[in-house]
Amino acid sequence: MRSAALAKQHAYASVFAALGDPTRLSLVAKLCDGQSHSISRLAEGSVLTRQAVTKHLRVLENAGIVHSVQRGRESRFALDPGPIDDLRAYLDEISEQWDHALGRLKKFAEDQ
Amino acid sequence: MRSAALAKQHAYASVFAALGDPTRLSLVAKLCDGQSHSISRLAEGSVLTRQAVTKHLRVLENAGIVHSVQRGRESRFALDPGPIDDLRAYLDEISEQWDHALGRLKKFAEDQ
DNA sequence: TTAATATGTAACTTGATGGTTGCGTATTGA
DNA sequence: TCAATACGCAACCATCAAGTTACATATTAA
Repeated sequence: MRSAALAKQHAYASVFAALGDPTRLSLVAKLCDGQSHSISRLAEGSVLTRQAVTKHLRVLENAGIVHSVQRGRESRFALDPGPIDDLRAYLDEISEQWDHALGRLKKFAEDQ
Repeated sequence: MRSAALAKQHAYASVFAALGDPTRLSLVAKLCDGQSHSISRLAEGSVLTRQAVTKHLRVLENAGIVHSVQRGRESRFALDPGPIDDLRAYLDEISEQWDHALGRLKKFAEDQ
């Protein structure tokens, strides 16, 4: 495989990994309202401590899925849709390859 | 949040997590040809040992992304596109929510 | 000014992950 | 029959991830 494709896979893998946790998925769901929310706001109602939620937010931030802005004493997080759109495109690519492969296999079988 | 939605999030999270590793992503890419491949075949050319590759395949299998069939002395793995299609739908849902939220925010701003 | 709020930082525990080596077993092909 | 191939299983190790508690700091509001 080309090294560009390898690098892409690493990038995608980190985004997948960031989404691979129920807590973080629910954080993403909460941030889907397009607004920015403080950590306390995002942690309220959770079983976890504020610090644990903060760690999850940092994971999402490192993957580029969210970003934070300081606002007074609170730091507000908001969604960055870019990486998620990239994932959608990547999964579409996989599905496409799969469909084409199945098509070829079907045609091959018919030709026998 | 409803408990059904919670269960969905756990299921999606495990699939995301399974894809959250470069080695496993490249395994998925190899299996996109619609064929089934033996472990040795999938491990050849890899830096990792066969046993390590096997572990990754089991992770993918537990997430429902691949399945294995015994064939003589080899066990062949093939892709199961279902979970990946589910992820696509889930990401589409997120993007849709995001777009709608932005639309509402824009309208709200214009109304001021 | 002072109490309450919001957050950051650090140390620590626990358990999962990713990898290895070593060895045993089944299957295949010459 | 016998060597080569393909695999499974178990033990082991190192590292990372997820969570906690404890405490320090900055901001706000009364």
